[in-house]
Amino acid sequence: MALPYDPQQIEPRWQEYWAHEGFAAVDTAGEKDLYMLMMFPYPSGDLHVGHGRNYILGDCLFRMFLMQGRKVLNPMGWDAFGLPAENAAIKRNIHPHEWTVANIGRMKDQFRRWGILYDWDKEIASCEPEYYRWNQWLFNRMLESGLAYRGKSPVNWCPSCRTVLANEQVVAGGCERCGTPVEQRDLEQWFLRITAYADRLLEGLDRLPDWPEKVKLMQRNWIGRSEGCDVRFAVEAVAEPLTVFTTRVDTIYGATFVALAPEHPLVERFRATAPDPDFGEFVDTLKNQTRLQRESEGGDKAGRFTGAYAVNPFSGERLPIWVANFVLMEYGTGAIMSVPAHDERDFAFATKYGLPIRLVIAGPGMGPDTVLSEAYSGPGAVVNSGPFSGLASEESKAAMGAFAEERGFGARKVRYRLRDWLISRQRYWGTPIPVVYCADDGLVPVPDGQLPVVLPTDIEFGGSEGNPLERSASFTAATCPKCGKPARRETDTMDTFMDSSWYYARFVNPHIRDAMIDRERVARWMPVDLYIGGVEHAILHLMYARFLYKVLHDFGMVPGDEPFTVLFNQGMITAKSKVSGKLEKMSKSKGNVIAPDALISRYGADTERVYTLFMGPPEKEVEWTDDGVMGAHRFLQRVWGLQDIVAESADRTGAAGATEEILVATHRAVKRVHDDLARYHPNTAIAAMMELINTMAEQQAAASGAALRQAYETLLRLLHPIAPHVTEEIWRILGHEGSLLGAGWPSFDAALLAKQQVTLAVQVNGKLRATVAVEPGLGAEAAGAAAREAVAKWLEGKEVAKVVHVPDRMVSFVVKG
RNA sequence: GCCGGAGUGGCGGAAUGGCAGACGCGCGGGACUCAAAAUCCCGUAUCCGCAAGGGUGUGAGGGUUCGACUCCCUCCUCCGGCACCA
Repeated sequence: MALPYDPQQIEPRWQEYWAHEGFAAVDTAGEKDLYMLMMFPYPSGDLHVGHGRNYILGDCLFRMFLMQGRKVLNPMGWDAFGLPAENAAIKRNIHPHEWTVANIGRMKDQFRRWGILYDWDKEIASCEPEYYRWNQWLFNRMLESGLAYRGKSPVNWCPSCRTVLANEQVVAGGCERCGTPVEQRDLEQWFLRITAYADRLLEGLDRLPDWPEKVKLMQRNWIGRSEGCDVRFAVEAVAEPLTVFTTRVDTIYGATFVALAPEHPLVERFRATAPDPDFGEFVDTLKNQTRLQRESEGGDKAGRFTGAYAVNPFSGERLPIWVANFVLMEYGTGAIMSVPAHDERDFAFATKYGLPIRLVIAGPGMGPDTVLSEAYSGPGAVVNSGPFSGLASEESKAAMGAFAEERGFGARKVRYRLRDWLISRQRYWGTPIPVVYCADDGLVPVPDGQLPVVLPTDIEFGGSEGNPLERSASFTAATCPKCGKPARRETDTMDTFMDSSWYYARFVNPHIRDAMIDRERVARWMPVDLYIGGVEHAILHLMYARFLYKVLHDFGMVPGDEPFTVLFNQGMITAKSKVSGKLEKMSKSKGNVIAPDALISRYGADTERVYTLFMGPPEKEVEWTDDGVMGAHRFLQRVWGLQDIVAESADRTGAAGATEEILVATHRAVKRVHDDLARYHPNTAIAAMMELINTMAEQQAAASGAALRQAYETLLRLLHPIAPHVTEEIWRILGHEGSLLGAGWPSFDAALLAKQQVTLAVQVNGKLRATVAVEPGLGAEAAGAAAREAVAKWLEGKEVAKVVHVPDRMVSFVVKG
């Protein structure tokens, strides 16, 4: 009898062995084979079973690749800058660096206990100067090429995190991190010109067939390209014209007013002359609203007449100019032409304020005089539009655009929803922006030779408001690199998404000191072949990374211009929230965190791995249940127990039928596990292995010892990527030397599987009436005959009109009468 | 509101247009045991039937097809994204 299955005793030993033998180490000086990567985590400290899903899936695939003899780069590092460290510093008076390093230690230990292998020689942490100096170096290059700039504009300010945020980091009007409603502030800040890459970011998506459609769609929507036309309207009594952006020039004869965003510069001209006494107050109220407040008004339209008129350049018509709450300064020109008949918002506004509604596009069943009860925004025939009447709306768009260009009062124009990436942060724990301000020379970049600009350590956290860097005399006091006089150092740090936008290229040769990346090696090892991470990064991280990779490409530093060939998004693991009672993502505040420690000490890491991979397809969201863990553990117990069966049967010749059945079941399992893992479905791969052990259990008394042993050893190899510790242990007990990682990946005999008997389904008029077991590869006639016999009673006295035969699958009779 | 994705036993989930419910959990019954746990065996969509067998069944309704969980149309529900983007 084998000893009882005792994961506590087995697992630490193998973890030590793998680390010692260096299975994950790969020399990138050699040729590339495969580069796989998990999104590097923020070192928050404790990992729960939900985090485990990502890493366990990655490790499963990694081990399979290793067994297949592939040379795989599979590194791990830390997205180590960010607010939690700084908040911990404020709260508990620990330096962020110390806090971060301690957390990294805990997380590495957790990875080890999960049995997860990485090439730790390539570990990087973005908070170390050796790493972030290259953020600064890249920033200098972008500054030189005009891709980084300092600009003043209304920006999102989170009063709780006390910093500005990029657009991508504002979710439903609140801060992505803490949910606090963001305020708009006019500040001078650092931006990266991602909008210059908008079209290339869109076009690149078409070359990523192995990314989830969902992610590509989200990015397309975020970039929000729209083709339209800028049209200039003359304004009565004002010298300069007013430019509006529209995607529907074809409706311009239907414009009955013009609307301005409250922030539009022209609005101030009319403050004194507008007819409504509360005009100024109205404008000020709108300007002071947070984005959230404006959105919370739920689409209610409000506006005021400015008292001024604009002239429609097409018709010469005078149109009243209004200020309206639904016009956004951030998009287009901050001014629109309003066509109530063909735009829902304009219709609502016109109805509320009694402005005219004029039909200019006649949709199906409409004529020039149709009275609308709601806006019609579809295509149709152009009517009431002077010389353009009679055209189709699409033709008219082109014709009117060309006309405006000829006459010089308009131009066709492409606009984007995407804004430039605001990278300034008024926080300590990030990469210092390498710039100084000199009284004589103004803004001066810190020369490459003086990098890195290192974060000071003489910092007092907590207490007073604002960025602690501003209070560090040693940091702010700088020397102007141009004139040598005293200067003030920039205290803003970079958005941490900067760090994660290029780390994958650094991993190829992470410790070089004289360059950001090793161009020669990166040319061979990039792009990442398989990138695994959560869908929450669909826009933020993945769009910034694509952007910076294109920039690196333009600088001649990397080979292609897309960094990740295959993207795999794993779903969340949820559990019942103690607060809401609903299924939610695990988090401390919801009291639904399952820590792996107790689980591992009770059942072992292999059990957690099996359960995590068995719960469902990894891209789907799944609920964690304790009963399911038991099932996984029972499976491993059964695998362990098969040792006895194999030992007892060692010398038995066995019955031919049972032996054949074991053999076929083994090959079938190999094929299924192989196919299922290749499509990232370990759940069905595990099911296939369960079927194999069920067959082994059924045939254990009758099959030959050799076949049982062969089946068992094959199973161990198939199972190793999923449950590495227990399989290594049994492999040794069976008398093998070394590791399963070097034991090869099993192959299957396709010919053997192909010659097995098949079961034909036999249908009569589409209903299943019988099944027949036949030899594979049977022709239509022979299969038809066998099937006819099986369903004779259903065919009796009827005329067979048609027979459909799908080889090795089914025969279908269509009968009459 | 717009754009995606998903609805299959008591539960998690399987099924290149070809035997719906693999595999697991749970449950019921049995074996072992003084007993329990563990383990093992049998059963488990639903309705009629002692059974053999048959009817029904993949959110609802229609359609294409010899044949639909799978493809098309309409609708419902849930989840996710965007949300006055002109």
